[in-house]
Amino acid sequence: MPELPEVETVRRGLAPVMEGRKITRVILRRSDLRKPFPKGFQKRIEGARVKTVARRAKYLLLHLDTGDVVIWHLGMSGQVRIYAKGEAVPKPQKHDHVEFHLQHGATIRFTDPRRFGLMDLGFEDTLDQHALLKDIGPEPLSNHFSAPVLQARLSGKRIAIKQALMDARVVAGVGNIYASEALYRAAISPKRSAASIGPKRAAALVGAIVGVLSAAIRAGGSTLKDHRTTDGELGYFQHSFAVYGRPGEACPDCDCNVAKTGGIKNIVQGGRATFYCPRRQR
DNA sequence: CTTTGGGCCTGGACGC
DNA sequence: TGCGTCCAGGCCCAAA
Repeated sequence: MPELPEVETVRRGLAPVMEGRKITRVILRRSDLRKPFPKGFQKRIEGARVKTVARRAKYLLLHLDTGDVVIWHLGMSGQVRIYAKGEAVPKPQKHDHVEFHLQHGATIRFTDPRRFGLMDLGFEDTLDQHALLKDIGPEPLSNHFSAPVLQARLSGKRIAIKQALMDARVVAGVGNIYASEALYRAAISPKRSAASIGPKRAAALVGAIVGVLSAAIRAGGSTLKDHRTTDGELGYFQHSFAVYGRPGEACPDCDCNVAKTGGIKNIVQGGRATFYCPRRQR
């Protein structure tokens, strides 16, 4: 699934169920996802208590009272489902790979058809140095993210701004959908070079990124193929997309003649689809 | 150093 | 109905 709002939606579902509870049992139905589970994975987790469920970029972080941290990525197609105590847990299907059984009876199930997700272990006191996390840029919804910070991270980059926004070293958690949406909100062309973003555009972009991510979180994320909340509910922010997946349509702020202009354009950048309005975005 | 392209997987949509 | 092709929210790594 998953860009930042979808992962945050899952985090918010997991936190009240997992925090303060012991993990009584871990079931792995295969030995790897995108990469193998680390050695001793189950053993290091079982019996530990979850202190907090946090998030960094698109990674969920289960902080355990042993000092270990479960680093959990949902990949492209990962879904998390919570079954409350007493609720029937359906028989495992083909792509149900992991289960966490919790003290007091809840079950957390991870389903990931494409297996681009992963689970790893890190240590709380050196978590920032972990290979998966050490190069990740500022969290967009934290106070470490600002126009000067963004502009500095874009300076000297020869790539297009759209591709720069999807580089986790520039800003954490922005993927293909929200990169297009944020650029639309900021009225910046996705083709513009990253280095040409000055103070004014950087400020607009920061506002746009924060705005679109916050709105998406409030809506429970976006559901294209398979994102669900941990209750199995659909997120509905996809209905608020201005440009993503709407080629040929009029953008929300356009008063132009779509029959003439062709409306929202769909181009490919770095092998990924980009949607934008050439008249509104410069 | 930065940037590009291929690869990892499965499933669904589409054209014939 | 079946088959082939293309595409999909992410990320790593080798190569240029």
